[in-house]
Amino acid sequence: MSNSEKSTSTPSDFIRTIIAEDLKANKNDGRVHTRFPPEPNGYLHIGHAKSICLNFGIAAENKGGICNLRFDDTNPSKEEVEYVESIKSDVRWLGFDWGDRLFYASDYFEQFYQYAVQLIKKGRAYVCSLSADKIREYRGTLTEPGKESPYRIRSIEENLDLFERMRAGEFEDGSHVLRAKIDMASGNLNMRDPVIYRVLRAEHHRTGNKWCIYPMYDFAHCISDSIEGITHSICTLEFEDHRLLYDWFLDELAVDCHPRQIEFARLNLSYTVMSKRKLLELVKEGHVTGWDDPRMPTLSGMRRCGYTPESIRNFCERIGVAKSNSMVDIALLYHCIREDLNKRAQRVMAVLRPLRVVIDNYPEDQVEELDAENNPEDPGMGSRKVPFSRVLYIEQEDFREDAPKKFFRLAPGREVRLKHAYYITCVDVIKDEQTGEVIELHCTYDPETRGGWSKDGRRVKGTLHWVSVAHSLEAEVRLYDHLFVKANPADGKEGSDFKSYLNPNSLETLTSCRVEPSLAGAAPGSRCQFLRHGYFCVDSVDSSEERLVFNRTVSLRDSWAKIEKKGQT
RNA sequence: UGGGGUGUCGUCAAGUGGUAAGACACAGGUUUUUGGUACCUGCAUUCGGAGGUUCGAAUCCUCCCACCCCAGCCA
Repeated sequence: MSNSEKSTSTPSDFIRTIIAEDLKANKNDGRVHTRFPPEPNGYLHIGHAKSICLNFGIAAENKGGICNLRFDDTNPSKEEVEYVESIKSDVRWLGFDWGDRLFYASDYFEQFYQYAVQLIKKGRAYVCSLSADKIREYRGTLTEPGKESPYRIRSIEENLDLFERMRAGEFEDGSHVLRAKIDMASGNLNMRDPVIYRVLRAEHHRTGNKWCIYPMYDFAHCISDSIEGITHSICTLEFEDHRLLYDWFLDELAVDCHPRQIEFARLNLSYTVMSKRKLLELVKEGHVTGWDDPRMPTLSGMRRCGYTPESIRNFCERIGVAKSNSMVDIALLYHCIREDLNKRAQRVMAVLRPLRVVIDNYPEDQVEELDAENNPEDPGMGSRKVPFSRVLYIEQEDFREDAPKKFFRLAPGREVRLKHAYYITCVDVIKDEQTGEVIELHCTYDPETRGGWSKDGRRVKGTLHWVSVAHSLEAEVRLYDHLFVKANPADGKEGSDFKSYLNPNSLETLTSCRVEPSLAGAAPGSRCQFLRHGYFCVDSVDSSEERLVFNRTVSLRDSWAKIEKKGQT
């Protein structure tokens, strides 16, 4: 393999290293089997994408490797079918395929029950009738050991009987729980007789009211992994001290597959939040329009914003996988989507804040169809025709009455190029008598520069985009910015709410934009580059034939803005 | 004197005893009909700190410091 190939292909990280070593040591009969196990209690976000890319990626990189999609649906009070459907479509959209391996922890409820009975019979689990408060009290603290429950000494027969009656629905919610009998003095709180079953009357989105007892995560997860023959159970850092319990259950139970749990650091992205709780709060309180608001870090939001699955996968690959808590700069995400769209997005001209320009020496009724390349990065994308006429719109910010030397755009007496069209020179400025606002420019064009080339070799520094007033289409354009003004909104001052850092300007809606006519009937979700502005996509919810609505995915890099900013300070 | 983890450039992150990869960001420059793209250059004498072992230490040892996670009948 050459160096260049090495740097672009298969990623390497501590998890892949572990798996390669296991393979080398001939563990698991050479199998590599992972799983992505979301709880269907919310929408997937880019943090999940990291996990999806890791689990499905590892499977794909290894010969015969497979990855399951498993819904961890053991808590019916928080889970809904709406979420399972969105999760399935998001994973598919990201570009991954679980084949026929779609599973639900709820499919194993009967098996979990039988394993629990097995534990009771071994004397390793008991029915505890302490209240939730008492259980907490008996658990001890981080620095003091806990106390044993008085119910810990119940006989196996009594436990078996009680547990069966729990399942039969003889007891109230919260009256009894099944607990593993481990060690109330363990320094690891997870080992202080953890609850493994609770009585809970709630309708489950798949099993309905068949059950009134539900297993807890620690009990259900390791068994689910084992049942599915998972070899490497990859999860996030906060489960590190659950690993002891994970292993304890599988060691105590008669199972023939004991997966290895490996933990990695979850993704944090600057200027946004990643916790489901916080995202739900933003949705519920109306700070965003929904889970698919283009400002949300959810996959549905990013999709609506115009992100490509490729760019997100590439991002996930670039951030790497490690164990240190970190905060990735959102600039890397922006780089990934620009890099992708630069190669594939068609260029079009759109004037966001129009300023009328009359070309005095251009014939009144004349219209020319000028050639415009669709993408300078890819000649294969061909070209299109753009109508040019006497009255045009250019961008307001492309004209300045008193322009500094470094301002390469239009100003009184200055000449610029109109992209794909002609050189024009500004000869007059019309202002509103009341406000003094510039409302129209008069220019002359040089007929010898058709297409934007001058025969005499004279050069202009600036090239502007434009549209023909008579031919352009009206459009609404939504400019999005960071949802938060603080890089880490969760890291506020004592007592401050993350929402106090919400960016009041995260959305700017422009309603009188004018776009070139080739955009008529643009398909919802389709992407393009508005020349000199950025990458945009047709909003999949609000855009229609009658009303074009575009979302800005990401702006172009803007070195002029930097120069200007520098000049101000 | 609870347990489990992590500390390498502004941000991620390689590195596993042989003399600090790469990416993003940032700063300069070249090309340019997008102030875009592409390309070039610069950007850690140093790896949380202090000792020690060694010809040689980010990598091994000792001590210290900082930060993260855990006391749901959530996952």
